[in-house]
Amino acid sequence: MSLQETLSNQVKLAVLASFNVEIESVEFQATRKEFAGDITVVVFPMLRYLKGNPVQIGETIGGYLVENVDDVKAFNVVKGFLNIEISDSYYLNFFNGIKNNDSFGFVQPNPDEKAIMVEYSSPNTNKPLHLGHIRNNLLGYSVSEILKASGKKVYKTQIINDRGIHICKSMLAWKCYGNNETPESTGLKGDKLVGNYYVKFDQEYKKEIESLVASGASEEEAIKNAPILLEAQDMLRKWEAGDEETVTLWKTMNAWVYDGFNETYKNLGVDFDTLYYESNTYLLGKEFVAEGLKSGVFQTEADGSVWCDLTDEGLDKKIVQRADGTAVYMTQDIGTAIQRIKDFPDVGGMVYTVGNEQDYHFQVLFLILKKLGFDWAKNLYHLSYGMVDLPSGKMKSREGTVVDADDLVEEMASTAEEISKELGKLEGYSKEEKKALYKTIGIGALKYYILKVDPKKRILFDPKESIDFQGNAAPYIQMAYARIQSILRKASIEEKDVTVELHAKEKELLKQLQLFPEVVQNAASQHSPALIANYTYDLVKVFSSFYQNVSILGADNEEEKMFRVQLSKVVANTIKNAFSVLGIQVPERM
RNA sequence: GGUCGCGUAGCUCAGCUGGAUAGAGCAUCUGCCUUCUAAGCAGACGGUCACAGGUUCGAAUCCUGUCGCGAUCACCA
Repeated sequence: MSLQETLSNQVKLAVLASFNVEIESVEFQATRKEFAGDITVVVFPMLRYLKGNPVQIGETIGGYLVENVDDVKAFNVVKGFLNIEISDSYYLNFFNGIKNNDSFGFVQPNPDEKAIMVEYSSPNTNKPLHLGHIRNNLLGYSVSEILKASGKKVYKTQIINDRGIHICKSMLAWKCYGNNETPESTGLKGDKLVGNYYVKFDQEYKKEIESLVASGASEEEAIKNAPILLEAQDMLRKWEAGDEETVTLWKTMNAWVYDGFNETYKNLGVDFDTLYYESNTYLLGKEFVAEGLKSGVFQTEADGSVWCDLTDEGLDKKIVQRADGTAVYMTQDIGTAIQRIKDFPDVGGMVYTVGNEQDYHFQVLFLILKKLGFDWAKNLYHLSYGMVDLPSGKMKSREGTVVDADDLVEEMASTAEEISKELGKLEGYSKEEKKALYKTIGIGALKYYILKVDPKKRILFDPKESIDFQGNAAPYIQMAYARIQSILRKASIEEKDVTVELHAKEKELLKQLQLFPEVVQNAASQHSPALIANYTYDLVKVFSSFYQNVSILGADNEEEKMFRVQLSKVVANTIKNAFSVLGIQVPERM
């Protein structure tokens, strides 16, 4: 039984014994640091059940607890707050229980429980990944890892949007202006090469619109009838008809893009267990559209288009299949979801990591899947996150106003290198070791910067203002880890239990450590890496203060020294575990 | 216009399942490297928690309204 449960029961008994009243629950909070005590019982809520002066009630309960609970050492009452002091032995017991547990805070997956599939990234294959994708990737990866750590089995996946008019645009531009360029011939990353032609298409398209308007066409007509656009649309039709030349070009260019993406994913340190391609799944949903028509979930309009009426649920009518019988986005997503459950029957729910601009889409998708009668539909979650905007506004690939993912990762590493060289603490490291370290620090800073913000909030990224390497930032936390490793290299660790009188900073650390398992569970249920990031920062802040104010290796006696070394080791391990679910590495030195 | 989200220190963010005097970092200022790594520590400065009502013993937190910002309301994805 946890301390809080014990206290809760004892407080209830105290109230029963002293006031002859049964209360249902007891409210606790951490004691504010300006008061003596470790945990605080809030007396006010009890006033609903028993009349009296909150201070006197607190005194009575406090007295009872000191009498009846071994770990309660003392108490004081301030207004309606009963502050309880807990004995050192309680904290030492806790510590001895976890100090050899390398996976402290994590829960092993329960084989009887259903797995969760997390979708993230899901890029279009016509342009390179940018900062917006980075947020998506980091969130999706981290939430997957957090869910795993909380005891769930997880499959990571994406849906690759590899077909459609946007793909044809870059294909066409390459065909017309590409001179058979390849990643090999140009030395460009495949996704960059293809992205260039996507931009090229847009430039040519705009030129054509201009000249059409100059020769008297209305702008609306020009936008619709520009020859290059018509040609792209023609290409899409050819692709759908299976035209060999078009399909070959499509395969070639997509393969270039995948090579490029894989390099970026590797750099970001994200991965997937299984992949879905839109080109494979876009026809799938239609089967279920037919089924939904039979069961009355969908209705056909006069022109043959199929709709789902959601007005009873307070939403609009939503199209699920075009008049010409082709699939829309919604059709495809219905099919993909069903396909995934078929492929992985142990999956009982899914998480979709997609920007908040698609809130409505997912609200509708989930509702439709429920109406179609899938019981897993109640376990679908849209991990909706805010956009990453620049001071100039939205990032637009076609207009070149994007922060490229690869460039940013590289810049972060070189910033880390600059700072590191200034500090000059890496004598003895080889070139390769240094390079790896710069990357660990640089990309760590980037990941932390993005993940520490509540997912649903939008991020304004100013390229002129550099990402923090100080304060509430990954390098600060990584440095604490490196410092501890340095101590561990110097000290011999004995695993035996010790009994010491706790220093205030040590007790603070133990209290903070105690919170970790609960933080992991909360982060999982709230799908929020930010909770892990902020917890880790708080832990490190306490550790840094301990480190600077209390000598570890220079402790007064061997027992204390050993305890402090052990404690530091547990802190380091907790940092490592917390950062691992954020996808951030920790360095031995820095 | 309908719907959804956001609004906390100069800036970036915590706190939001109601509880004590609203917390961090950056920036600015003051101390601290002959002691375990100064990407650090100790401290100062900085707030009408957008605004107005309401519920409550108690509201940054819950409810209603107003304002501001953003998203969305396609036979695009």
